[in-house]
Amino acid sequence: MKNREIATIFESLADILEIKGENAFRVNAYHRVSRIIGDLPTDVADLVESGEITEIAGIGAGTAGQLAEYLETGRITRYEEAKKSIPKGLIELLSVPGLGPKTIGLVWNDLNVKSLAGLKRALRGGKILDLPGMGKKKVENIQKGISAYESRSGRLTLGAILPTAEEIVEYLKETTGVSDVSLAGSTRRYRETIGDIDVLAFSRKPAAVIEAFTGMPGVKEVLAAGTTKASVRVSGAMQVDLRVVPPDSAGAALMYFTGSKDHNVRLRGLAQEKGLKLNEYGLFKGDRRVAGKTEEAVFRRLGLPFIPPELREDRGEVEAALEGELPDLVEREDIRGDLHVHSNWSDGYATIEEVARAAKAQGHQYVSINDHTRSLGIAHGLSIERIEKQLKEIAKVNKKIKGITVLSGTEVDILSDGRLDFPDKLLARLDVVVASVHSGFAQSSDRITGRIVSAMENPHVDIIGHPTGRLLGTREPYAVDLERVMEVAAETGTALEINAYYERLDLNGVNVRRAVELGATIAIGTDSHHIDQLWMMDLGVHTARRGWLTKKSLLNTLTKSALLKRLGRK
DNA sequence: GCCGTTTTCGGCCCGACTGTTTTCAGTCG
Repeated sequence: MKNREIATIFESLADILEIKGENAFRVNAYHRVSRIIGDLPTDVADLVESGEITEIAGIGAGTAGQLAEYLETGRITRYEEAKKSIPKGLIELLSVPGLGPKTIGLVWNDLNVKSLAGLKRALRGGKILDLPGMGKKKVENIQKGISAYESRSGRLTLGAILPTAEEIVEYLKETTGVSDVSLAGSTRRYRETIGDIDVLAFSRKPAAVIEAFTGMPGVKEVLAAGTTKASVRVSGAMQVDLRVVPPDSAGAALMYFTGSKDHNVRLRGLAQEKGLKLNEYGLFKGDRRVAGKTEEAVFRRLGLPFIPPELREDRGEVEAALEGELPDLVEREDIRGDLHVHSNWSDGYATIEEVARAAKAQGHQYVSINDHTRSLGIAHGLSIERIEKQLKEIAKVNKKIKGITVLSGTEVDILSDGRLDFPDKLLARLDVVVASVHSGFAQSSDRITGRIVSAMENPHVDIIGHPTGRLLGTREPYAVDLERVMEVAAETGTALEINAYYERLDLNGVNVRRAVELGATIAIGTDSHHIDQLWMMDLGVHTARRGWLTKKSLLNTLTKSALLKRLGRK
């Protein structure tokens, strides 16, 4: 599947055209094309071949032609020509905070700057000060931007920053004159990675809030501070943006600040069609505000039901809302158990009894123990003898602790030749069999897909664990043909996992949605190795919601007896 | 470049902050 590589090409093309000062709307159109193709769960080649590609809003005849050219020849003439017209090193400069296409174009044309190194030389030489519109402060800002760019860690995982984000919210709530504080941006949409933390405060005394915010403990640098918004950098190079609006505008501001940007553009377009104007202060007809206090009111006035934040990615949610076809999303309260937890019998830290008590505290009715199997020596994988002992221990814990059931399970290794690490006879006796790939990551797509498919064809395998194997920011997915896996999952009645561990979130939302479209069922497991990780069920549920998941497609919403019946039926 | 029960041409979301400007351009989200 070439979706990612094609998306990258259109992104570069947009960047090049932007630096060259092309029409901003055309640049935007290319950015949009890049995002759409990067998000596609299906192979773009199939859509081009069938001609369906132009049915997607934002992709027209021009793009379709370029896609066809790429699939046929491996190149896009428009891109090749654009690439030749500009030094390669300039594109990187767009990632320097504070440096935009206009400035880059200026230093390129007037000072012959061709790269980051060239820009640094120009800064040292002082020549840059002679450029029009360039002053001492601007030069300083560019220098700061370069340092920030060179030291930045990129996007961080949602699970890693949520605790910090929630601390900041709690801190600001204590400020006098603040009626409420909310997280916004990609954090509120529960994107798996976060570029910066967006915080929204409601107050009629913004100055006091800005002051409290910029003076917060942990603030390393104040990037900007105005009368209603401010940006700071906290430890770990993480940027936090605060916006303060009056309580009357809370709903409109939440919408504006939650995004996504593309979703907002759609809503504003919709407002425009109705002769209205939408901004962060409200929905306006002329100078009169017709909605703004709550998100529900703004949506209603636009003729829409409430769209949950997880759906606000411009992936068809506005259209679905207009048609009255938004899904009834699964909620945390619908979850009755965790279907993938490790104990200290393999590489976890808690005893089975501790897991049971902690899972009960999470409100679960059942929790499944899925330790590793013998071939995974590094994780103390269980031998057949040890899992026999573990089954006895689980029975003992179930007798001892009331109000929760510990299900017996395993995370059985899918060996590099496709066999499973435990014999069928043993698997048949376990309640919840998760099968996962932990080796042979570099295998060809055919081989690795074949392994997973043969695991799904085993009647005792209930769930495929972390189906793509990706680790956010550190490991790319293996070359699995997900579409095929989803189809076989549907055929065989094998569930696909949302591994809710914060560095995995695998499947992600886009893939969950596609899997369910193809008829597959989903199971959420936290893959906890410590009882302090069981909370990540929240991340799993929000990921499910990002995948438009309803209650009926999720195993974890079944009662214990319904679950066991369902798993036994395969 | 995309799009159209107001349009196949002429639109395309909107505002805050900063710095270099005497009224605005660039950047960002």
